[in-house]
Amino acid sequence: MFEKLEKQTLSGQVYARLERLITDGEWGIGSRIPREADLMEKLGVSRNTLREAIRGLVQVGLLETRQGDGTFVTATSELSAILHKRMSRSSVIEALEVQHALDREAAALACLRRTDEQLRQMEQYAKQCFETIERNDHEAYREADWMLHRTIVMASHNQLLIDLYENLFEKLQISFFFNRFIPERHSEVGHPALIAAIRNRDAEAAVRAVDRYIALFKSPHEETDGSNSLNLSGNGE
Amino acid sequence: MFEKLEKQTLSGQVYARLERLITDGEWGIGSRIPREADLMEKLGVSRNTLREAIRGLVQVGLLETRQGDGTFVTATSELSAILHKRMSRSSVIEALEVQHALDREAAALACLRRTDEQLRQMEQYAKQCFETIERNDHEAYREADWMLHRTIVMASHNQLLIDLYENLFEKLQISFFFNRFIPERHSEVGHPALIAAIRNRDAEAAVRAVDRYIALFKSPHEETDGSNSLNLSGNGE
DNA sequence: TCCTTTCTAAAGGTAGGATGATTGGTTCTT
DNA sequence: AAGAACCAATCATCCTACCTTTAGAAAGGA
Repeated sequence: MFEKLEKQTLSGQVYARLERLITDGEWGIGSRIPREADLMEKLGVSRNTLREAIRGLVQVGLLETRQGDGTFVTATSELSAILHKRMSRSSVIEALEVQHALDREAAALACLRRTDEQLRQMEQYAKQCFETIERNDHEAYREADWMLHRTIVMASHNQLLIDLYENLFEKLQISFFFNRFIPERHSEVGHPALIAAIRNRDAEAAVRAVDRYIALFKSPHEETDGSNSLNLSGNGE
Repeated sequence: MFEKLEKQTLSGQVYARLERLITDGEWGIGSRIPREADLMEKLGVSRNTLREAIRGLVQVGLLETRQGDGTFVTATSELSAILHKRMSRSSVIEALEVQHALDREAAALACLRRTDEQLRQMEQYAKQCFETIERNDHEAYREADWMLHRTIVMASHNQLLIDLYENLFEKLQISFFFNRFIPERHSEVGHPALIAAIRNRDAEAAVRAVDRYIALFKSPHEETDGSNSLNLSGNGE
């Protein structure tokens, strides 16, 4: 049949083009994009057209404009921006429960689909977790723990799950359990069992391990239901 | 300390105001919003300011402009629009796995937090499912089945989970298993066990029921991994 | 030298008008 | 009744002008 030949507005094309520059990483997070006049010239469009495109990117959450200063990149994908915005209205317990849901499915799927290389990575991150505890380096522990989770989710080979997981919990991880969690118990109980299950491709055991794992996190967060929202890392204001 | 006194750009204020009109339902989905000239006058802003706000709503996915015709409402929330856009790039199997994850957690949480009223609703929808099978009315079956799922998710009393679930799978449900699924087995095996578990507040049994439930759906969808995307119902073109 | 104040250039914000392009409906013709 | 031509409504683009805010430089005082 015939092509669809989408007719797109000029500002829409500019939007798409700028978006690609951001998602492809040409304009990194935090960087200031060229001033309006330069972009006008480079793209060959008028100021209004350009501004409409930029306004779209601002509302989607990829850019932030500061009058008198410039326009800055604040996120690399629409999904990230929107989910982050939504997460900031959630309570800790809500986020934990959703993370639990995804962790569990990811662990089960990882049993089916993991590669040996991914298993190797998991073992490495688990080892790092253990080591950072000995050093009592909470910062490094959280980083290693996050990477371990991330690897398991990646091993699910479900891109939708991966996108949701990373965009929902990436920024969360930074401030989540800060000074609230003693990882000693957890790392000894949770990680080895989980990894062993994934190694043996035993989905049931993996799910059980995740259940125990999350239960430990949940316990210190009482059900203050809704009122305590997450306080993600400051939005630069 | 002093208040933050958010300084917001004019077009940002207009954006927020129009967004409220949409999310509050004053402008229903599919309806045409007033023309630019009228909005300019009503809001007391210039054309550029108004257009930048509208462009933002377009990019977020709440509006759609058609030159020579007008501007129309296409969605009621940012989350809905973005997640729908993301879902359209997913395969059926990916979506099912994520739904499984959320279904399972929702069922477990529903055991803890359901109200009696919610349990009553579940039983009613389950009954409807059964009846629609007898009538061989697939359309009505899918509707009742969706409402049952939805009620269970609502009973989790986790607003983040609810938002994600509804926005990810609402539109999906319409065209999901169309002509692909024979609900006989499923309704007899899955629903009663699940509801009984929720009634008895037995989280483990509920999770097992969901596992069986989803397994039935998954079986006809082979792992054609990625290539077959979802084909959500047409975007009104 | 160091801190505070003041000034200025640069950047984005708002405004209004002019013109083009597209669409849907109406009217006219055959 | 069917098709073609027309017309009005609406959004798309571009232009120029001026305002507001900011960061940083410059000047001044301790």
